[in-house]
Amino acid sequence: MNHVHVTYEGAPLADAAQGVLQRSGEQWTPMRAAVFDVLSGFTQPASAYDIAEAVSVREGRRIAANSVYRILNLFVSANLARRIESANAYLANAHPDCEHDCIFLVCDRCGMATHIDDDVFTQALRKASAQHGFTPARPVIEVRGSCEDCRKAG
Amino acid sequence: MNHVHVTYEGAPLADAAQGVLQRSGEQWTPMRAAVFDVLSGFTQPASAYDIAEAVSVREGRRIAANSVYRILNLFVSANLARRIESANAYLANAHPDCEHDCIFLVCDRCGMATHIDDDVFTQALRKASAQHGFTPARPVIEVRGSCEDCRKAG
DNA sequence: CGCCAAATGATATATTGTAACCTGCCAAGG
DNA sequence: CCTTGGCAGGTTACAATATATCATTTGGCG
Repeated sequence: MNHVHVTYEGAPLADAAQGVLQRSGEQWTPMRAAVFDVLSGFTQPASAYDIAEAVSVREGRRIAANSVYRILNLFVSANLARRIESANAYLANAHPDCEHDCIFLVCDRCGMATHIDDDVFTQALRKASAQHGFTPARPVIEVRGSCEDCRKAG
Repeated sequence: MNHVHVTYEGAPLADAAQGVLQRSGEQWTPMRAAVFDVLSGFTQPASAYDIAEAVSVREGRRIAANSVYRILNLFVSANLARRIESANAYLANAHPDCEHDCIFLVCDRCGMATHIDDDVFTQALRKASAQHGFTPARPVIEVRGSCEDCRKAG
Protein backbone atom coordinates (compact mmCIF):
# COMPACT_ATOMS: atom_id res chain seq x y z
CA MET A 1 0.00 0.00 0.00
CA ASN A 2 1.41 3.32 -0.97
CA HIS A 3 -0.85 5.50 1.13
CA VAL A 4 -2.11 5.81 4.67
CA HIS A 5 -5.45 4.14 4.90
CA VAL A 6 -7.63 5.34 7.74
CA THR A 7 -10.79 3.46 8.58
CA TYR A 8 -13.36 5.34 10.61
CA GLU A 9 -16.30 4.18 12.66
CA GLY A 10 -19.17 5.81 14.49
CA ALA A 11 -19.06 9.54 15.05
CA PRO A 12 -15.57 10.02 13.58
CA LEU A 13 -16.83 8.37 10.40
CA ALA A 14 -19.76 10.76 10.21
CA ASP A 15 -17.38 13.66 10.79
CA ALA A 16 -15.09 12.47 8.04
CA ALA A 17 -18.05 12.01 5.71
CA GLN A 18 -19.30 15.48 6.49
CA GLY A 19 -15.90 16.96 5.72
CA VAL A 20 -15.59 15.14 2.42
CA LEU A 21 -19.10 16.08 1.33
CA GLN A 22 -18.68 19.74 2.24
CA ARG A 23 -15.31 20.00 0.54
CA SER A 24 -17.02 18.74 -2.60
CA GLY A 25 -19.31 21.75 -2.39
CA GLU A 26 -22.40 19.98 -1.06
CA GLN A 27 -24.34 20.66 2.10
CA TRP A 28 -24.39 18.39 5.13
CA THR A 29 -28.06 18.66 6.04
CA PRO A 30 -29.90 16.98 8.93
CA MET A 31 -31.58 14.62 6.47
CA ARG A 32 -28.25 13.65 4.92
CA ALA A 33 -26.74 13.18 8.34
CA ALA A 34 -29.65 10.93 9.31
CA VAL A 35 -29.33 8.82 6.17
CA PHE A 36 -25.60 8.51 6.63
CA ASP A 37 -25.98 7.56 10.26
CA VAL A 38 -28.58 4.91 9.48
CA LEU A 39 -26.56 3.58 6.58
CA SER A 40 -23.39 3.29 8.60
CA GLY A 41 -25.37 1.50 11.31
CA PHE A 42 -26.11 -1.42 9.01
CA THR A 43 -23.55 -4.19 9.10
CA GLN A 44 -24.73 -5.49 5.76
CA PRO A 45 -25.60 -3.83 2.47
CA ALA A 46 -28.99 -2.19 2.88
CA SER A 47 -31.56 -1.46 0.18
CA ALA A 48 -32.80 2.07 -0.33
CA TYR A 49 -36.16 0.96 1.04
CA ASP A 50 -34.59 -0.56 4.13
CA ILE A 51 -32.85 2.73 4.74
CA ALA A 52 -36.02 4.74 4.11
CA GLU A 53 -37.82 2.57 6.65
CA ALA A 54 -35.09 2.95 9.27
CA VAL A 55 -34.87 6.71 8.76
CA SER A 56 -38.65 6.95 9.02
CA VAL A 57 -38.64 5.16 12.37
CA ARG A 58 -35.85 7.32 13.64
CA GLU A 59 -37.45 10.57 12.51
CA GLY A 60 -40.92 9.57 13.60
CA ARG A 61 -42.40 10.47 10.23
CA ARG A 62 -42.64 8.95 6.79
CA ILE A 63 -39.54 9.48 4.63
CA ALA A 64 -40.20 8.62 0.99
CA ALA A 65 -37.86 6.29 -0.85
CA ASN A 66 -37.11 8.82 -3.55
CA SER A 67 -35.60 11.22 -1.04
CA VAL A 68 -33.36 8.43 0.14
CA TYR A 69 -32.38 7.57 -3.43
CA ARG A 70 -31.37 11.15 -4.07
CA ILE A 71 -29.18 11.19 -1.03
CA LEU A 72 -27.69 7.77 -1.72
CA ASN A 73 -26.83 8.81 -5.26
CA LEU A 74 -25.15 11.89 -3.88
CA PHE A 75 -23.24 9.80 -1.35
CA VAL A 76 -22.09 7.35 -4.00
CA SER A 77 -20.90 10.12 -6.29
CA ALA A 78 -19.07 11.76 -3.36
CA ASN A 79 -17.49 8.46 -2.26
CA LEU A 80 -19.35 8.40 1.06
CA ALA A 81 -21.14 5.21 0.11
CA ARG A 82 -20.90 2.35 -2.33
CA ARG A 83 -23.56 0.57 -4.27
CA ILE A 84 -23.39 -3.23 -4.44
CA GLU A 85 -24.74 -3.82 -7.92
CA SER A 86 -25.36 -7.51 -7.56
CA ALA A 87 -27.47 -6.90 -4.45
CA ASN A 88 -29.20 -3.61 -5.30
CA ALA A 89 -27.96 -2.33 -1.98
CA TYR A 90 -25.70 0.24 -0.39
CA LEU A 91 -22.87 0.32 2.13
CA ALA A 92 -21.28 3.24 3.93
CA ASN A 93 -17.69 3.78 2.89
CA ALA A 94 -15.47 3.47 5.96
CA HIS A 95 -12.74 5.63 4.46
CA PRO A 96 -14.48 8.30 2.41
CA ASP A 97 -11.34 10.37 2.03
CA CYS A 98 -9.52 7.97 -0.23
CA GLU A 99 -10.66 6.91 -3.64
CA HIS A 100 -10.48 3.24 -4.47
CA ASP A 101 -11.82 0.75 -6.91
CA CYS A 102 -13.41 -1.53 -4.34
CA ILE A 103 -13.68 -5.27 -4.36
CA PHE A 104 -16.58 -6.77 -2.43
CA LEU A 105 -16.95 -10.35 -1.30
CA VAL A 106 -20.69 -10.89 -1.01
CA CYS A 107 -22.06 -13.94 0.78
CA ASP A 108 -24.99 -15.52 -1.05
CA ARG A 109 -26.24 -17.00 2.17
CA CYS A 110 -26.09 -14.32 4.86
CA GLY A 111 -25.75 -11.27 2.64
CA MET A 112 -22.61 -10.02 4.34
CA ALA A 113 -20.28 -7.96 2.16
CA THR A 114 -16.59 -7.73 2.94
CA HIS A 115 -14.57 -4.95 1.44
CA ILE A 116 -11.11 -5.55 -0.01
CA ASP A 117 -8.72 -3.05 -1.53
CA ASP A 118 -6.17 -4.24 -4.02
CA ASP A 119 -4.93 -1.41 -6.15
CA VAL A 120 -2.50 -3.57 -8.07
CA PHE A 121 -5.38 -5.72 -9.14
CA THR A 122 -7.80 -2.96 -9.99
CA GLN A 123 -5.18 -0.96 -11.87
CA ALA A 124 -4.50 -4.05 -13.96
CA LEU A 125 -8.20 -4.25 -14.72
CA ARG A 126 -8.31 -0.62 -15.77
CA LYS A 127 -5.28 -1.12 -17.94
CA ALA A 128 -6.77 -4.20 -19.59
CA SER A 129 -9.94 -2.22 -20.29
CA ALA A 130 -7.94 0.57 -21.87
CA GLN A 131 -6.14 -1.93 -24.08
CA HIS A 132 -9.52 -2.78 -25.57
CA GLY A 133 -10.13 0.87 -26.43
CA PHE A 134 -12.41 1.28 -23.43
CA THR A 135 -12.25 4.22 -21.05
CA PRO A 136 -12.93 2.83 -17.59
CA ALA A 137 -14.87 4.98 -15.17
CA ARG A 138 -16.26 2.73 -12.50
CA PRO A 139 -15.14 -0.88 -12.14
CA VAL A 140 -17.69 -3.14 -10.48
CA ILE A 141 -15.94 -6.07 -8.81
CA GLU A 142 -18.13 -8.21 -6.62
CA VAL A 143 -17.39 -11.82 -5.83
CA ARG A 144 -20.48 -13.80 -4.93
CA GLY A 145 -19.93 -16.91 -2.83
CA SER A 146 -19.87 -18.07 0.77
CA CYS A 147 -18.28 -16.34 3.70
CA GLU A 148 -16.25 -18.37 6.18
CA ASP A 149 -18.98 -18.55 8.82
CA CYS A 150 -21.61 -19.72 6.38
CA ARG A 151 -19.31 -22.27 4.81
CA LYS A 152 -18.57 -23.73 8.24
CA ALA A 153 -22.24 -23.68 9.13
CA GLY A 154 -22.83 -25.79 6.03
CA MET B 1 -4.70 -19.13 -23.24
CA ASN B 2 -4.46 -22.75 -22.38
CA HIS B 3 -7.50 -23.96 -24.26
CA VAL B 4 -9.14 -23.73 -27.63
CA HIS B 5 -11.70 -21.00 -27.55
CA VAL B 6 -14.46 -21.31 -30.09
CA THR B 7 -16.86 -18.44 -30.62
CA TYR B 8 -20.12 -19.28 -32.34
CA GLU B 9 -22.67 -17.14 -34.07
CA GLY B 10 -26.12 -17.63 -35.54
CA ALA B 11 -27.36 -21.19 -36.09
CA PRO B 12 -24.10 -22.84 -34.99
CA LEU B 13 -24.38 -20.94 -31.71
CA ALA B 14 -27.90 -22.20 -31.17
CA ASP B 15 -26.73 -25.72 -31.96
CA ALA B 16 -23.89 -25.44 -29.47
CA ALA B 17 -26.26 -24.04 -26.85
CA GLN B 18 -28.70 -26.87 -27.44
CA GLY B 19 -25.95 -29.43 -27.02
CA VAL B 20 -24.68 -27.90 -23.79
CA LEU B 21 -28.16 -27.62 -22.32
CA GLN B 22 -29.12 -31.16 -23.22
CA ARG B 23 -25.88 -32.57 -21.89
CA SER B 24 -26.69 -30.88 -18.60
CA GLY B 25 -29.88 -32.92 -18.51
CA GLU B 26 -32.27 -30.17 -19.53
CA GLN B 27 -34.67 -30.06 -22.44
CA TRP B 28 -34.27 -27.89 -25.51
CA THR B 29 -37.88 -26.89 -26.02
CA PRO B 30 -39.36 -24.63 -28.72
CA MET B 31 -39.88 -21.91 -26.13
CA ARG B 32 -36.28 -22.15 -24.96
CA ALA B 33 -35.07 -22.14 -28.54
CA ALA B 34 -37.13 -19.03 -29.21
CA VAL B 35 -35.77 -17.22 -26.17
CA PHE B 36 -32.23 -18.18 -27.04
CA ASP B 37 -32.66 -17.08 -30.62
CA VAL B 38 -34.09 -13.73 -29.62
CA LEU B 39 -31.44 -13.23 -26.96
CA SER B 40 -28.60 -14.00 -29.33
CA GLY B 41 -30.12 -11.59 -31.84
CA PHE B 42 -29.57 -8.64 -29.52
CA THR B 43 -26.22 -6.93 -29.94
CA GLN B 44 -26.50 -5.36 -26.50
CA PRO B 45 -27.55 -6.69 -23.12
CA ALA B 46 -31.33 -7.06 -23.14
CA SER B 47 -33.68 -6.92 -20.18
CA ALA B 48 -35.99 -9.83 -19.47
CA TYR B 49 -38.88 -7.60 -20.50
CA ASP B 50 -37.23 -6.66 -23.78
CA ILE B 51 -36.82 -10.34 -24.49
CA ALA B 52 -40.39 -11.16 -23.48
CA GLU B 53 -41.61 -8.46 -25.84
CA ALA B 54 -39.49 -9.70 -28.73
CA VAL B 55 -40.51 -13.31 -28.18
CA SER B 56 -44.16 -12.25 -28.00
CA VAL B 57 -43.91 -10.50 -31.36
CA ARG B 58 -42.18 -13.44 -32.90
CA GLU B 59 -44.65 -15.99 -31.55
CA GLY B 60 -47.68 -13.85 -32.27
CA ARG B 61 -48.98 -14.27 -28.71
CA ARG B 62 -48.31 -12.81 -25.31
CA ILE B 63 -45.36 -14.39 -23.50
CA ALA B 64 -45.25 -13.39 -19.84
CA ALA B 65 -42.06 -12.03 -18.35
CA ASN B 66 -41.92 -14.64 -15.64
CA SER B 67 -41.68 -17.42 -18.20
CA VAL B 68 -38.76 -15.59 -19.73
CA TYR B 69 -37.14 -15.18 -16.33
CA ARG B 70 -37.36 -18.89 -15.70
CA ILE B 71 -35.68 -19.64 -18.98
CA LEU B 72 -33.04 -16.96 -18.54
CA ASN B 73 -32.19 -18.30 -15.09
CA LEU B 74 -31.83 -21.74 -16.59
CA PHE B 75 -29.60 -20.38 -19.34
CA VAL B 76 -27.41 -18.54 -16.87
CA SER B 77 -26.99 -21.60 -14.67
CA ALA B 78 -26.16 -23.68 -17.74
CA ASN B 79 -23.67 -21.10 -19.06
CA LEU B 80 -25.74 -20.33 -22.16
CA ALA B 81 -26.23 -16.74 -21.09
CA ARG B 82 -24.76 -14.19 -18.75
CA ARG B 83 -26.43 -11.64 -16.58
CA ILE B 84 -24.95 -8.15 -16.50
CA GLU B 85 -25.62 -7.20 -12.90
CA SER B 86 -24.97 -3.52 -13.26
CA ALA B 87 -27.48 -3.29 -16.11
CA ASN B 88 -30.13 -5.78 -15.02
CA ALA B 89 -29.79 -7.36 -18.43
CA TYR B 90 -28.75 -10.51 -20.21
CA LEU B 91 -26.39 -11.51 -23.00
CA ALA B 92 -26.09 -14.76 -24.90
CA ASN B 93 -22.80 -16.51 -24.26
CA ALA B 94 -20.98 -16.93 -27.55
CA HIS B 95 -18.99 -19.92 -26.29
CA PRO B 96 -21.31 -21.86 -24.01
CA ASP B 97 -19.05 -24.87 -23.95
CA CYS B 98 -16.29 -23.28 -21.95
CA GLU B 99 -16.62 -21.99 -18.45
CA HIS B 100 -15.11 -18.62 -17.70
CA ASP B 101 -15.23 -15.88 -15.18
CA CYS B 102 -16.22 -13.16 -17.59
CA ILE B 103 -15.17 -9.55 -17.62
CA PHE B 104 -17.58 -7.12 -19.27
CA LEU B 105 -16.82 -3.62 -20.43
CA VAL B 106 -20.16 -1.83 -20.32
CA CYS B 107 -20.58 1.54 -22.02
CA ASP B 108 -22.57 4.00 -19.92
CA ARG B 109 -23.56 5.88 -23.02
CA CYS B 110 -24.64 3.36 -25.66
CA GLY B 111 -25.14 0.34 -23.43
CA MET B 112 -22.83 -1.88 -25.43
CA ALA B 113 -21.12 -4.65 -23.46
CA THR B 114 -17.84 -6.10 -24.62
CA HIS B 115 -16.75 -9.43 -23.30
CA ILE B 116 -13.16 -10.09 -22.23
CA ASP B 117 -11.62 -13.28 -20.91
CA ASP B 118 -8.56 -13.07 -18.72
CA ASP B 119 -8.14 -16.21 -16.70
CA VAL B 120 -4.93 -15.04 -15.07
CA PHE B 121 -6.77 -12.06 -13.74
CA THR B 122 -9.89 -13.87 -12.59
CA GLN B 123 -7.91 -16.66 -10.97
CA ALA B 124 -6.00 -14.05 -9.02
CA LEU B 125 -9.31 -12.60 -7.87
CA ARG B 126 -10.55 -16.00 -6.76
CA LYS B 127 -7.32 -16.60 -4.93
CA ALA B 128 -7.47 -13.24 -3.17
CA SER B 129 -11.05 -14.03 -2.12
CA ALA B 130 -9.97 -17.37 -0.71
CA GLN B 131 -7.20 -15.68 1.25
CA HIS B 132 -9.90 -13.75 3.07
CA GLY B 133 -11.66 -16.97 4.05
CA PHE B 134 -14.23 -16.51 1.33
CA THR B 135 -15.33 -19.28 -1.02
CA PRO B 136 -15.85 -17.67 -4.41
CA ALA B 137 -18.66 -18.97 -6.56
CA ARG B 138 -19.46 -16.32 -9.12
CA PRO B 139 -17.22 -13.31 -9.65
CA VAL B 140 -19.01 -10.29 -11.09
CA ILE B 141 -16.55 -8.12 -12.98
CA GLU B 142 -18.09 -5.30 -14.97
CA VAL B 143 -16.23 -2.17 -15.90
CA ARG B 144 -18.54 0.77 -16.50
CA GLY B 145 -17.17 3.52 -18.70
CA SER B 146 -17.09 4.66 -22.32
CA CYS B 147 -16.53 2.53 -25.37
CA GLU B 148 -14.21 3.78 -28.06
CA ASP B 149 -16.96 4.92 -30.42
CA CYS B 150 -18.77 6.91 -27.75
CA ARG B 151 -15.57 8.48 -26.49
CA LYS B 152 -14.74 9.65 -30.01
CA ALA B 153 -18.28 10.89 -30.50
CA GLY B 154 -17.78 13.05 -27.40
C1' DC C 1 -38.13 41.72 3.59
C1' DG C 2 -38.01 39.66 -1.12
C1' DC C 3 -35.70 36.76 -4.06
C1' DC C 4 -33.30 32.74 -5.59
C1' DA C 5 -31.45 28.22 -5.49
C1' DA C 6 -31.04 23.96 -3.25
C1' DA C 7 -33.18 20.43 -0.59
C1' DT C 8 -36.93 17.84 0.51
C1' DG C 9 -41.87 16.25 0.21
C1' DA C 10 -45.78 14.17 -2.14
C1' DT C 11 -47.59 11.63 -5.58
C1' DA C 12 -47.55 8.85 -9.35
C1' DT C 13 -45.64 5.65 -12.29
C1' DA C 14 -42.11 2.75 -14.57
C1' DT C 15 -39.16 -1.14 -14.34
C1' DT C 16 -37.52 -5.31 -12.53
C1' DG C 17 -38.31 -9.59 -10.19
C1' DT C 18 -41.00 -13.47 -7.48
C1' DA C 19 -44.68 -16.33 -5.67
C1' DA C 20 -48.49 -19.33 -6.03
C1' DC C 21 -51.21 -22.07 -8.29
C1' DC C 22 -53.03 -24.25 -12.52
C1' DT C 23 -53.02 -26.78 -17.01
C1' DG C 24 -51.35 -29.71 -20.51
C1' DC C 25 -48.14 -32.94 -22.03
C1' DC C 26 -45.64 -37.05 -21.91
C1' DA C 27 -43.38 -41.07 -20.11
C1' DA C 28 -43.26 -45.04 -16.74
C1' DG C 29 -45.46 -48.74 -14.96
C1' DG C 30 -49.47 -51.52 -13.52
C1' DC D 1 -55.94 -48.64 -21.23
C1' DC D 2 -55.45 -46.00 -17.21
C1' DT D 3 -53.18 -43.88 -13.41
C1' DT D 4 -49.55 -41.30 -11.62
C1' DG D 5 -45.88 -38.17 -11.31
C1' DG D 6 -42.89 -34.78 -13.02
C1' DC D 7 -41.75 -30.87 -15.82
C1' DA D 8 -42.58 -26.89 -18.90
C1' DG D 9 -45.13 -23.24 -19.40
C1' DG D 10 -49.39 -20.13 -18.48
C1' DT D 11 -52.04 -16.94 -15.51
C1' DT D 12 -52.54 -13.89 -12.07
C1' DA D 13 -51.13 -11.34 -8.51
C1' DC D 14 -47.86 -8.94 -6.11
C1' DA D 15 -43.28 -7.37 -4.20
C1' DA D 16 -39.13 -4.81 -4.75
C1' DT D 17 -36.44 -1.41 -6.97
C1' DA D 18 -36.09 3.00 -9.31
C1' DT D 19 -37.38 7.40 -11.53
C1' DA D 20 -40.28 11.50 -12.97
C1' DT D 21 -42.77 15.51 -11.92
C1' DC D 22 -44.28 19.14 -9.56
C1' DA D 23 -45.10 21.42 -4.99
C1' DT D 24 -43.28 23.13 -0.73
C1' DT D 25 -39.87 24.37 2.55
C1' DT D 26 -35.51 26.10 3.89
C1' DG D 27 -31.61 28.93 4.17
C1' DG D 28 -28.43 32.25 2.17
C1' DC D 29 -27.98 36.79 0.60
C1' DG D 30 -28.73 41.46 -1.32
